[in-house]
Amino acid sequence: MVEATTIPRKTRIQAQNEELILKAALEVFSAYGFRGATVDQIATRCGLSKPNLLYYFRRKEDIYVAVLEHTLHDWLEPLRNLDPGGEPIEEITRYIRTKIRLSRDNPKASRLFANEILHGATAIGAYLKGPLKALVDEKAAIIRGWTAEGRLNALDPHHLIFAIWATTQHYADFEPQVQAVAGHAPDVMRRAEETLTKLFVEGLRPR
Amino acid sequence: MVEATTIPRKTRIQAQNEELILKAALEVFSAYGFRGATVDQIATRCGLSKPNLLYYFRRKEDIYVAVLEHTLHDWLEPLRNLDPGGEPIEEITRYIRTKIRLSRDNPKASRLFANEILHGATAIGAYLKGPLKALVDEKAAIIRGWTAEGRLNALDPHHLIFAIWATTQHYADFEPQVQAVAGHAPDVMRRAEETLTKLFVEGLRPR
DNA sequence: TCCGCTCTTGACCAGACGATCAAGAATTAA
DNA sequence: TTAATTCTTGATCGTCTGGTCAAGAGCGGA
Repeated sequence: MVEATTIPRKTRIQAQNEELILKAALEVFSAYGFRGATVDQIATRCGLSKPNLLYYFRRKEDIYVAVLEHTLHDWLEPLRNLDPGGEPIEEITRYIRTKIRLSRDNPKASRLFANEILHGATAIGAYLKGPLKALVDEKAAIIRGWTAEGRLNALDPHHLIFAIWATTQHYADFEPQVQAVAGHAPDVMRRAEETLTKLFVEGLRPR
Repeated sequence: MVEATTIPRKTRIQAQNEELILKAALEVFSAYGFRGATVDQIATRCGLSKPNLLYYFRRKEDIYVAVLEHTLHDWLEPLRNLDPGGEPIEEITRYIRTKIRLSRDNPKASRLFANEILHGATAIGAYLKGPLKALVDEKAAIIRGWTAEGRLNALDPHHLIFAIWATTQHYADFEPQVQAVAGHAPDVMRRAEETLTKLFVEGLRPR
């Protein structure tokens, strides 16, 4: 008789601690980068001992990859929601607004990715070339269609998407610089949203 | 008679080695970040022994600060050149073109700064709040003036500058992502320049 | 209650890394 | 040539850090 392969059913404690770890890991990795973060820091932050943490994730890199994967999906949700059936300017405006609010509300995730890509994207390179490229190509085709219908000013859709990513995530990734130059007035993010939507709307509206 | 304070006159060897070190340090720090880089790596890359390198810069942090300061000035040159007497759209177009070419030709400097700011800008925080803020405020005032004269669409000048920084440096800082999504076709940077200038020109042209 | 499994931890290890030092080699100025 | 100064390096130190291990504590099902 053949042994049934053991199903790795998750304990309550297991699920709970893994969640704690991923949360702490996001904080630490986003602040110090992969190399700059230490396992001890993460363990301390979630109230576990270092060996205990390494009981759940065997290697530091495993934690890193897990937290990356854990946040990647959410991060692309707004782009996924770009609706081919919607009004072009309105769709893109909504995308920009959603992205900049995501940057404001979850800057740590933004910084985690920024750091990962800045240092070569070794851990998520395959994801970028696979699912991400597929998604972007799909949405770029939609934008290209809108342009062909004369509903948008003709801009290369890939570079348009890059521009939206760059401008919105800038406020999370370069926060110290933004703050140093613009002050930490409470309306900085409101002004940013306003300026960016205006820039892109005017830049995209067909003449 | 009063001793003349010893003037730290620089030897030929000294100047030569310091240049070697700064060049190697830019490579290594931009690729791995401050924490990720090792003194040994830098020493090896410029053909010096580790103790010899530490003869010129006592601490790792001294090298880091030196290479940051060494490149900071050049990096802001394009903004400094924004001419209040010029034609607004033309001036800003030229600024964008210069910046994107700088990103293309010196991506390592871009990544060095990105990494520094991403991790809190502890080494150049004072510079950001001082000279950088002063320069940006000065140029923002110029742009505001152009807007008041009706020569530009009304956009918050600080956020406009942020948008230009973000979009242009994106191509250096997020190169692996750009390459994964857009391919490494030789015309990527040409298309980027074209798309960005068009976006900003249309976004800024008064209606 | 008992037993097997999961969970937790103090102690420890090996390697990496920043930094020091003493001593010798090279260079420079006279 | 000589002497002072600058430059170079092998050896070494102390610390930090990722990861291991063995042993014990806690938990849940029968």
